[in-house]
Amino acid sequence: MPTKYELERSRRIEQNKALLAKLGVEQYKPPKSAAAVAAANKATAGANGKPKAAAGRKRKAQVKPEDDYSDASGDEEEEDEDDDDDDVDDGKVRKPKRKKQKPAVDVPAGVRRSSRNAGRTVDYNKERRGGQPKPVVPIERYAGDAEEGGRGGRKADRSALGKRYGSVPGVEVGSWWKMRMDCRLAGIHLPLVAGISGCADGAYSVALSGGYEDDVDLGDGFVFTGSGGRDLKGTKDKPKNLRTAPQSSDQSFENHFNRALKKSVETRKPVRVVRGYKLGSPYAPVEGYRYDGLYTVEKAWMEKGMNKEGYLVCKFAFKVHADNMPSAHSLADMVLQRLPGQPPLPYRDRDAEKAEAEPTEEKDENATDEEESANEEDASDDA
DNA sequence: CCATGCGCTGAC
DNA sequence: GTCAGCGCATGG
Repeated sequence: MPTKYELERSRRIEQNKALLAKLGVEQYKPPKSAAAVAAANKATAGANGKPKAAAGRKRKAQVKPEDDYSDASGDEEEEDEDDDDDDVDDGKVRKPKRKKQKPAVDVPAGVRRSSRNAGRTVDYNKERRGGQPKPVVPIERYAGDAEEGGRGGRKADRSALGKRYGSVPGVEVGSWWKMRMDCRLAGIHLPLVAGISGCADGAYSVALSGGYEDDVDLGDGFVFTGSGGRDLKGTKDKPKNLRTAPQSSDQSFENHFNRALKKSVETRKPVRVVRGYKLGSPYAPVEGYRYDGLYTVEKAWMEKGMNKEGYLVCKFAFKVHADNMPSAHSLADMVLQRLPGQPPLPYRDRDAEKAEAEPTEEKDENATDEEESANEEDASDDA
């Protein structure tokens, strides 16, 4: 029998779903299982000759710079940012003016930051089985990793591109990164911990990483909880320095980030959305952080949060942006055309995943060229 | 300067 | 698997 808490949670979820429905957001759910979609993609690849795989780091920018959402607010020019002069020239990006920007690559001696140590080896085959897009941003070592002789692996820093509204030139919807720092360097979502990025004029991006039980994710729209109201300091006698903590007071729109999101409701400017692996939703990536394109913030309000004391939280309803709506295309488009830069929103059918866990045969995905595809390791399965 | 933040890591 | 606690970037 469900506990009282669970009942309340369900009630809120239904409530939020109803709200999203009123905003025109329908649950996005591909009629086929992820495996079927993957298979269809394979077929498509055969038909088209070759799957359009991102060619590693050198791939050309396929997303039109700016104006991807020109209709959004009528005001075309994105002002600020001397824009084009520091245009992304694919491989090389001019150093940001603020040279202090060095990517946090300095790893204290003795501390190794290899994926091996992280205990989370990336299993690309698994990613594909789950219908996940291949990483268009290669997973690289942090410069400073002793084994590679230091700065050899330094990544381009495009974070300067993040303080703008809309898409980031050269970053396709569906791109994903293993860590927040990489997401930052790509210019998609700058904060390394915070879930909201923005300024007084509106929000640039948000990261969905779970953390709020009553958040709802329907794919083409979702309800997002604001930030603040947490006691990050611990107690007096036991001072902490936490990045996250339970709700301990009301949130409010005084909060800088909540305010930014509220402002976005007025401006209608698109907000970049990143889904993290910790998000408990069918649309959450298996691993890392995935850029899911542009959404608009349709509504902002306050309500009691799912915390014992009933502290107020700020809530926001997001709806996928028309120009970037992955599921706006018919399934046929989705699996037969794989529109460049607008892949379908990945959907995890956990039941199918489980069924597929039985390794009947190596479902050799579309053999997308790519260097790291040489991952002969078989799925050791998750934890 | 101070305060904040839906990460990340090594240690169990 | 869980847990504690830190750098860093950002904004005021």
